[in-house]
Amino acid sequence: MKITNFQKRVYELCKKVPKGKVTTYKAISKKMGVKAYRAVGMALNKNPYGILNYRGKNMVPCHRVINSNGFVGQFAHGPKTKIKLLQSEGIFVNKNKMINLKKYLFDFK
DNA sequence: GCTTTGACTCTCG
DNA sequence: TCGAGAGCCAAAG
Repeated sequence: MKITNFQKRVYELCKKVPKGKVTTYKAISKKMGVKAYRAVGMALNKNPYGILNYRGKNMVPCHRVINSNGFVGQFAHGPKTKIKLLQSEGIFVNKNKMINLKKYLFDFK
């Protein structure tokens, strides 16, 4: 599996997000110095460390990346799966697929 | 190599 | 406050 530089950067940033916290596509792209919000999502969609490898050691916690408005957004294995994972880490997701960004957002620094 | 697509975000009415 | 439209950039076709 070939991984582009762009994807690699996205993955590295994702891995910095601690358990119980989330980040946004916006934050990631901003940190990378571009505005390719959508490209970031794409990179994660094709992510080689997908949900099936989540129990593994070196996975990218892609479920911790959500929309900037607090909505959970999409997920390769369906939003349900994403929500489930988030909740399993102690993040409350209401039925509108929204979370408390203020409380859970992890800010890269 | 040009066109389309997408796990998004911003702006405007 | 809310919906529609435009803009963004990398990957895939």
